[in-house]
Amino acid sequence: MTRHAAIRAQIEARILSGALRPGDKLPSEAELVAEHGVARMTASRALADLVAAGLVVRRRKAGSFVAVPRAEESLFGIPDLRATLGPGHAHAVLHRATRAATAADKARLGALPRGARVLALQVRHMAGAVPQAIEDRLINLAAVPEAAAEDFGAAPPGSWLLERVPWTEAEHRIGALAADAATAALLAVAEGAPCLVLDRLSRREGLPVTAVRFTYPGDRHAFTGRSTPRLREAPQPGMRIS
Amino acid sequence: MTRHAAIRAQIEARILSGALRPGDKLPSEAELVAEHGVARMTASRALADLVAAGLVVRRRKAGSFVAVPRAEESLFGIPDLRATLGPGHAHAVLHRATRAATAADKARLGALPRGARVLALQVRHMAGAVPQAIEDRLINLAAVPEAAAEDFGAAPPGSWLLERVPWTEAEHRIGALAADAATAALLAVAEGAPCLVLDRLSRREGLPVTAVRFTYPGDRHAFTGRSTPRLREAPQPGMRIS
DNA sequence: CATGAGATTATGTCTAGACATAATCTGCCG
DNA sequence: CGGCAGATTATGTCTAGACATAATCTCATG
Repeated sequence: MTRHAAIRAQIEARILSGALRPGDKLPSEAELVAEHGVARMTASRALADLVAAGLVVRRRKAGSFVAVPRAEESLFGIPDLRATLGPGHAHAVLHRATRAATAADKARLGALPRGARVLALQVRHMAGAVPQAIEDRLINLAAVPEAAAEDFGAAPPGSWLLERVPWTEAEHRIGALAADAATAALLAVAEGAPCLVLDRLSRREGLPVTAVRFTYPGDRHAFTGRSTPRLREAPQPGMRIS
Repeated sequence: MTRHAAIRAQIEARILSGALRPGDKLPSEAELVAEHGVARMTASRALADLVAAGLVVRRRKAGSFVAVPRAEESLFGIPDLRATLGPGHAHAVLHRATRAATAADKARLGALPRGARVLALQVRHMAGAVPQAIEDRLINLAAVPEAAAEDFGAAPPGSWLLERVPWTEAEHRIGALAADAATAALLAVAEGAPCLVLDRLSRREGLPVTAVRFTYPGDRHAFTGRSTPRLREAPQPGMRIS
C-alpha cells in the first residue's frame, strides 16, 4: 500500500466506524505530515482523494471536515422522499412494532446474530390528500439502538436515519409489481394497478442497518436520472423521484 | 483555470468530439510536458484526473489510451441487454423505418434541425423462447449516419451504438406501466400486467443521438444496483438487469 | 461596542528532481 | 526461427520547497 493510500485508509476507517462524525474536523495537512513523516504533497493527495470520494470537504484556512450527507442529495443515488415531494409532503406511521427478528426479517436484512431485535415500520407518504408511497421498513436495533425510542412523527424514518447513520453501503432493486388488495387500498389505486417498487438494503461496515421497500403508484412516480462520463467536479448527480 | 485543468480539458475535448477514438494513444507525459511547458507532476495530474473520470486508461511503459467503453459495463448506469441476458439471448428486428422526423419524434429526441432524418426501430429481445424486453428506438441519422445502412442483425442497436458513439450524456427515467394489448402480445403477458419501463435519451456534445424505451415484463426483470460512498479504485458499479 | 485593515493560517497549485515498477522492446544465443 | 536476458521507457510515487489564494482571526481605531 502506498503512503498516501495508507493515510487515506486510516482517515476513511475513522469516518466509517463512526469515530469521526459528520462535521468533525480532520487533522490539518501539517499535522498529518508530522504524524506520518511524509511530504505535504502526500498528505494533501490523501485528503484530495477523500474529497473526490465525497467523504470530506475542505475549506481554506478553516481546515478539512467530515462531509455532512445532505438529505436533499441522494445518498445511494436515490434520495429521501421528504426532499423530493417538497413542502406539501406529510407522512403517517401506520404500523410500528419491536420484536425479535423472525425468519422473514432475517431474509430481508441478511445475517443477524441470534436474538437480534428489529423495529418494523409501515409509513404512508402523502402529497396533500393523495397517497404517494408506502414504506415498509425494518431497522436493525443492534445497529441503531436509538430508533427504539423514536416515534418518527417529526421526520420519516428515511430522513431520520440519513442524519444519524454516517455512511453505508447499499444494495437496491427497482421492479414493477401489480398492487395487491392491501396496497391498492393504501395507495388509492385499483387492485392490480402497476406499481414501481424500490427495495433497499443498507449496511454499515458490513452490519445490516435497515431494509426498506417503497411502493409507488406507477402513474404518479418515476425515477429519473442524468449521467455523464465527463469528469465531475461535484459528486455525481443521482436519481430523483418525480 | 489551473494548468492541469487546462491540459485535462484539452484532452477531454478531443475525446468527446471524436477526434480521439476509443483505444487511441494519448500523448505521453513527456510530450505533454514539452507541449505545455509544465512539470511532469502537473501533466501526470491531468491524466490521473481523466483516469478517475473513466475517460482514459494508462499502462506502464505502453502509454495512456482513450478508454474503450466495455459493453458488459454500464455506460449510463444501465448496461447493455446483450451482456445481461447472456449467451441464450437473441433479438429480432420487428420494425425498421427511415423517415423525416415527425413531431412525435422531435418530442422524444429533443431539438432537431428542420428536415432531420431519423431511423425508427422496434426490436424484441428473447431468452430462449421467452420474450424479455421490447426496445423502441429512434436514432438521429445526423449524429450516426452509418446507422442508415445497418440492419442490426448481428448486434442489437444498443450494443452497436455503444461501440461507435464514444461518449455521451444521458437522461433516463424508470417507471411502471400496465401492458397495453400490443405490448402484452409481444411480451407474452396478460394485458394490464405491470411492466418496468426504461426511457433513455442520449446526447453527444449536446446533439441528440438516440432515444430508446425498453419495456420489461415486471415479473421477469428488475434493476439492481450496489453503491457505496467509499473511495472507489475502479469506476463505480452501476445498475444491472437481473 | 462595532468595524475595517492587516496578520495569520490552511489549503491549492506548481516545480524540479529522485527512485521504483512494470511492461515492452532488442538483440544475443542456441 | 524461438526464446530468454537485459536495456529501455512510460508510468507511479514521493520529496522539499515555493508562491498563490481565500478565509479567518486579531487588534487598533473610531
